[in-house]
Amino acid sequence: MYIQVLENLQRDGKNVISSELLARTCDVNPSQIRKDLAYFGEFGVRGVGYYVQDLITSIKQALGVDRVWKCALVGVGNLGRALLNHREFRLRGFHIVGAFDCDPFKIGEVVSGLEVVCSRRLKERTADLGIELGVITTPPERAQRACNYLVDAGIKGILNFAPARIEVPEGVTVEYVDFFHHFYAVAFNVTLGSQD
Amino acid sequence: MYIQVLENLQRDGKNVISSELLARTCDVNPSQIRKDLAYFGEFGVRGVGYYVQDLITSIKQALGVDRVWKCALVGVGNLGRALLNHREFRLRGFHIVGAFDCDPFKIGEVVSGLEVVCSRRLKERTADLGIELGVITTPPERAQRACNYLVDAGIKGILNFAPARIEVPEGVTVEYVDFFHHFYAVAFNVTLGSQD
DNA sequence: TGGTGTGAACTTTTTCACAGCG
DNA sequence: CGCTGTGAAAAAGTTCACACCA
Repeated sequence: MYIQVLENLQRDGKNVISSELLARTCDVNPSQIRKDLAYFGEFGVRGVGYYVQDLITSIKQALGVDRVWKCALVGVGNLGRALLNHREFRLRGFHIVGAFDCDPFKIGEVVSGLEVVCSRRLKERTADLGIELGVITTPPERAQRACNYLVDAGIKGILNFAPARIEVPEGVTVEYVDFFHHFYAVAFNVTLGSQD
Repeated sequence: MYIQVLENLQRDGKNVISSELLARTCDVNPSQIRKDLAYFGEFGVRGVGYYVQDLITSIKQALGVDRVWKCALVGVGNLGRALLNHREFRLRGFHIVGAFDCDPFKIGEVVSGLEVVCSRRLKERTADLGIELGVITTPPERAQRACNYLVDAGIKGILNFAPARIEVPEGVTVEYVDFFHHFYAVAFNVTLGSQD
């Protein structure tokens, strides 16, 4: 969230920002911001605030997103295609360098400049392509299998867009992405709000 | 998350589930599950567990997602089009019934069976279409304007896919959707993991 | 002077442990 | 008997208040 807000501030020509102002736009308490940022280092200047450009750099460095991460996408369905065509990925440093699917009708097809390869061949292609992260966009019932291919290939970070939980060995991190959670949350809040 | 897991259990033919087992798949503590569910009512049966179908129904009712929610989408760019074509929305009870944009070249175009209408006309179309939720898919610099149109139309729930914070009056809820947050999180965890 | 960094106080969330009930 | 629902205890997260420093 901070990266997002700071990049927008930068676009607006702001060079310095205080925790007070940052707090206002992020809708949190100023102390929260100071604690969060101080966790990774002393990024601010007393009596002045935070230099926007420096802070962006510092946060990205702290998170490890100050470089390119190469990703493999497994599951070339509707969602998979949408992600493959989403140019924002490159901008944010996440390069999708391989597309995999187990459907023989899709293998060989070229999507967004990438040839779809059989999922079983993920392991042999991982080192070549320099893949570090996996993106699962299969239907829910095939998510675990996709996950297994990724784990087997030695990949340590997985983004699961499939609406199913997956099991991974220790040392592998999974992030679940499902924007319907947000739809449920809004629906719930609106329902609550209209009651009183 | 519970709805997601329970629907998958149902597909697999499971009729009853204990907090213990549910906890295992959700990767949380069993007490957590019991507390969460008990918050909305007594859904379980002592000595037995939770009936899967009943629990799905109960949770959906508690969240207010046991009905159709009609949505307006503002910003027919790449992401907007992808969402308009995403059939999963109907399945989950979120019907996009109006598409709006301020670009004169897009107005009148038909996307996924919906005619793109000028954003300024949002208010006059809201009642007709029965719109209750707004989905913002504009570029970040136009998110606030889109938001203002929605608020002005009396909409109380907004999903903001634009990478920018927006201001709303009290009584209006906003959920921010940005899956790059998840990419950052995975990158961070993988970076951490490779250090020790 | 003004805004950060931070220990201490406070609040919220999570887990434990077991009573209660089908 | 077995698993839920729930107070009490423990842990985690947030806010306050002010020392400290450009």
